[in-house]
Amino acid sequence: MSNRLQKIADKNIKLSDVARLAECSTGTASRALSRPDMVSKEVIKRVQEAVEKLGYTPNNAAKSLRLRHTNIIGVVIPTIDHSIFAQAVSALENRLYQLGYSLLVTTSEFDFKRELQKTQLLVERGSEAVVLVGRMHDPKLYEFLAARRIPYINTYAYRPSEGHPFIGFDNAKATRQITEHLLTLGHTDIGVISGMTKDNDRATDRVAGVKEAYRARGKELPAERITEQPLTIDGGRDGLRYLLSRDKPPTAVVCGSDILAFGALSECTARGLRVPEEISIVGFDDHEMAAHLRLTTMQVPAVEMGQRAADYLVAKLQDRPVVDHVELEVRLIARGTAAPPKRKNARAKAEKSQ
Amino acid sequence: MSNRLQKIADKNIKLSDVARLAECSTGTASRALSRPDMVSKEVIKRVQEAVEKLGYTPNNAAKSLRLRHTNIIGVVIPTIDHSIFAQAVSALENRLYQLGYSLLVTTSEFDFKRELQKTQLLVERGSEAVVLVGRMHDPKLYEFLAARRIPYINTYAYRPSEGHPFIGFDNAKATRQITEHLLTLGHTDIGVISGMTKDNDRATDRVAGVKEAYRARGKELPAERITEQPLTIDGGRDGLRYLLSRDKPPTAVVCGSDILAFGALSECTARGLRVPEEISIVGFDDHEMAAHLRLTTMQVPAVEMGQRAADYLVAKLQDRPVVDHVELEVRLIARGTAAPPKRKNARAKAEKSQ
DNA sequence: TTGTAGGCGTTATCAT
DNA sequence: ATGATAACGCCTACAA
Repeated sequence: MSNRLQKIADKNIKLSDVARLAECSTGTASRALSRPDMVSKEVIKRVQEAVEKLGYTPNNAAKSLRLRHTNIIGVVIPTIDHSIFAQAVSALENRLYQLGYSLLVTTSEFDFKRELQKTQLLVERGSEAVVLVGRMHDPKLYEFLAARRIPYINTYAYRPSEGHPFIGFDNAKATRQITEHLLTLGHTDIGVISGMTKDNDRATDRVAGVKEAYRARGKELPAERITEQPLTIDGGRDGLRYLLSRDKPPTAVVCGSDILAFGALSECTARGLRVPEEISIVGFDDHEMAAHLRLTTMQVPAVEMGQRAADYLVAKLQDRPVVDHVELEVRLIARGTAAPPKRKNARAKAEKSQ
Repeated sequence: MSNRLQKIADKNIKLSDVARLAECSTGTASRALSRPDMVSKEVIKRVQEAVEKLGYTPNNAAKSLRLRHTNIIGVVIPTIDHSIFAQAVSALENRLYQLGYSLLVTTSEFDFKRELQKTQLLVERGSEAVVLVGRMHDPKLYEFLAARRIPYINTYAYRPSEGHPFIGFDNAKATRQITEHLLTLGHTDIGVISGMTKDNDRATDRVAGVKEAYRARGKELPAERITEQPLTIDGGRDGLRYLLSRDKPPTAVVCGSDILAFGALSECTARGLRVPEEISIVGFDDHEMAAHLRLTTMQVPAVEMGQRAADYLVAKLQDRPVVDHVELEVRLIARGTAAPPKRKNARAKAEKSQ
């Protein structure tokens, strides 16, 4: 490497360095890279060689400033830990990459205030558009995005009447469907292990769905048949313990997520309660493990949501027409953990192990 | 809102707009926001009000261009789908947020070429530093980072002799330890269900660790006792099926990840093979489910790795002193799926179900 | 086809 | 304490 080259290489290489080495103007070097059709083959070659030699990487800040866009999109999820979010984010990132965008990821920890802050930060850091989870957010969040005309999309929920763009599914409808499945099997005493509903419309809606199914049959779901737990296996276990400790333990349990259902299943095993003979358990998500534990559950279209969210926002950024309300299908996957009730056994066992 | 205000608000608000409304110069407005100590209380107040009124968000591209840093750090992981990576990324993001940085996330799909491309893209999009998974990468990747003096850190591996910065653990040492545990229990015929080793040094090293443990006892692990499978539950099932179909089926199986172990366990259940009485199964990761399936496994310090990676890179970016080689502890968590062998039964069953 | 020059929005330097 | 001004690196009219 020549001395002169060395000297250049020691600093941060910019386009003018490339141009100097390629013996052309900066403007030409720029065109050689972004619009080769406007430049002679010879010069293009020289520029490419110079880029190679110097290890030039364009300065995105300068480019963004000039072009007024960053090719960055942000996503705010409650937590990355849940495999269901991870799947969606993964699909989102993959599609964005294909479309020429990069993904800034941040978490809200199921906290509206934090979600607002993190979204603002994402925008400050260059996000041109944002993917949100759920339908409820701090009103200031919507204001913030509207004031800056920043495209956004709500996922994991579907409530077009609220006037926001949605790509997702109706959580209440989904649990209503799964509850109806249990009611049809003959269950009358159903319990609910929900995730914490604070700042979490998905959890809230899922509980509401169970209540709706009850009401549709002219009944009411007793409040003491609902328990809120952290979204962990232990949360599921604790939830089931709680439900079984009530006066009238349920013969079937709707869980707000598969993780909770795994915990509930685990507690059944520990107690020697046979599933589904003595108690039915259903989940939500269709987690990878669900199939192997024969868990009856709702399949959530995580991958499709991620992909479509990417498509939507990029189309929006490019002023292409867009469908603001996309309801995706959730599917009840009936496996082996839900069956008609055998009340007596279930209750007897529950009382015994009390 | 006044007409004039409206007019300003219709465009993208910049600092000069704020300054105009606050009746001061752009420079003063800038200082009012970033170094309030240099500005009079009055002006600060006027500027803050103007910011509020106009909904001003700083243009990060301009700021980055001027300040020559972006406050963005990138991470390239093989896939987000694995909960173990998700945990680390989560911890990484949280710590980076505390330190004032945002996180660009991308995936390599266990492919060196793609890892190189994605890393380059991350840098183009403004990453000042990058977190990598594993110790082996395309040589060009190291060249690329070195040429631009971009700080990076290898995680999920530890091999200081290779001259790169590491925050992680020695995968070979870890499986060597877990294999010794099995050997000490009395097993002599051990099988391995590994993840695909192509472009994956963690998987490669984990297999190597089992071999080392064998050699330390003057034995050799037969090649046909090793099977590579995709990192899924089905991969684990297939792996176990394969191992049990060999001439001399193993009495214990080392799995390259908990997911594979779950699959192996599932296959045992399906065959009526009792664990650990008839066959021992051990995993790697300490996945949330592992405790509930009583899986003996290696605990990986995912959260600590994520946090320390953040600390390391930020310190490096700020020219603070830094420790380049941090070996984190992995811990053997002995639960219920590993016990002394009862050869005859295991082999008989295996042959029968053939 | 190529070169020149202005400006994207911000901050830091240098005056005042 | 404040204002004017230059510069960060790039792209794109405009001119040649």
